[in-house]
Parts: sequence; structure tokens; C-alpha cells
Amino acid sequence: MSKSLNVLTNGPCCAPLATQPLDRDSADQMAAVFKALADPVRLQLLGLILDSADHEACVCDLGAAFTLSQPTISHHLKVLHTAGLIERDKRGVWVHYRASQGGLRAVAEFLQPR
Amino acid sequence: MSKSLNVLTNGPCCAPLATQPLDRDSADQMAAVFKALADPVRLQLLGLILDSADHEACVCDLGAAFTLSQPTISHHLKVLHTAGLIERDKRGVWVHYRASQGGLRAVAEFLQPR
DNA sequence: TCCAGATATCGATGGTCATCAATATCGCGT
DNA sequence: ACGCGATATTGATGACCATCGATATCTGGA
Repeated sequence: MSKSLNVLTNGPCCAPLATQPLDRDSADQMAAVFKALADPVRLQLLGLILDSADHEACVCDLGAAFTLSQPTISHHLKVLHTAGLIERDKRGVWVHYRASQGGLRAVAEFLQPR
Repeated sequence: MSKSLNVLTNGPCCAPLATQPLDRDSADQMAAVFKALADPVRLQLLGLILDSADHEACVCDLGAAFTLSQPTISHHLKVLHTAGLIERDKRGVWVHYRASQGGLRAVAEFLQPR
């Protein structure tokens, strides 16, 4: 705790924190990425992409694995793409999404950097 | 794509997916953990805990780092705890939260296991 | 036993999100 | 140029969530 009053009545709690919290901007940015991962459908989509050859899959195949509507799948892929977790590659009529190794690594590193 | 019709009209898209998506239960479970991480305040709380000695901090110190109300901080800590990301340790009047190495590792491994 | 302080729970509220149907856009073949 | 199929965008709707004030619970000291 921080108020000296409590120290008098209840004794010391613990040494005050040494560091400042992540600045708000960085926290917002990371939270946005985790928000993109915080949906079961998007995790399934990402899993399908990672399990595919070259970590890349066509939207048509991805959509076929779900009973959701086509706009919904498109929306989820856009969220993952905006978060920097997958990359978009349009080949004629079809669109392929590829896992972004950099984006995924950045998230993983955030969780055990100390 | 999946319908042979398209193959006739537009040519092949790509080889169909080899694997099934993550089962829905596992996806829901992982999404719940990511949902716990998908908030800037919770990321800041987790960061403060990880940066503290022994990866552990007192609620009173954690709350002092924010301008949010005490119930809000308590709520966020509960969300992190329920997700298995931090452990609770009550010492008399004060409560300490400790990072759950297992929980954090599980999340990080999920992102690059292939 | 009683009080004060630390933390948690409850109920309400405003904002955000997942999903869909409808529609738009973009590329290829004819 | 036209049409069809693949993907994206828009607008609406119901569900979920972050936050707060009020209140409850728990613990140690007097």
C-alpha cells in the first residue's frame, strides 16, 4: 500500500513497486492485438492457416471449414489482418492469407520477456 | 474453394486444407484466456506484476498505479486470475497476486508451436 | 466485541462486438 | 461488354463488457 496511515495500523504491506506500468499507448496497442486473438473463430482460422502448407491458406478453403456466413469469415480475417497477425495476398479472384511470423513472435515475446 | 463448379469455371484455387480446425471447445477455452489479455488495464497490471520482485505484487500497490476505482481494479485482477494467468495469495488483510508461469507459457506456446 | 481498513461483490449503464442479409467491388472467361 | 463467382463493405441487432457507486466480507488491533 502507499498511505503511511496503514503502516501504523496494520504494519507494512510490501515494498512499493519499482517500475511504472506500461504506458497507455503501448498497452492499448498490445490489447488490440490480443483482442484480435480473443475470439474462438479467429483462433480456429489462425490455426488452419498455421497448419497449412507454407502457413498460408485460401479464403475459400477457410470459409468452407465453418458454418458461418461469408461476410462473417471475411470480417474475422480482416480483424486478424489489421492486427498484423496475417498477411493478405490476392491472386486473381482468390485471396490467400499467410501467417505473419513477426506479428506472432511479437505477441509470444510479450508474455515472457523477463 | 470446395465446389467443383468453380474449378470448371475459374481453375483450381489451391489444395484443400489438410487438417480440421481446432475443436470448438479448445478454441473457446483459448479465446477466454486471450480475452483476459485483451484489455490495456489488465496488460498494465500483468506488466507490473511481472516487473515486481518474485513476479508478485500487492493489490494495494497495483491499485495505486491507476486512477481507476478500487472495484474496477479488483474486477480486472479477478479476470486475470480466472483465466489462470495470475495466482492469488492472501496474507492477512492484504492480497498478493503472482504471475502464473504455467499459464503464461501455455499462451506463448500456442502462438508458435509449428 | 467493536471499529477501521483492505478487498470483493452487486446492480446499473454506456460502449463495443459478433453475426447476418443485402449490396458493392473486383477479375476472369466468353 | 457482359455475366458470374469470389471477396469485401455496409447497416442493423442482440449480446457482452468496462466502469462506477453502493455495499458486503474479511482481518487485525484496541
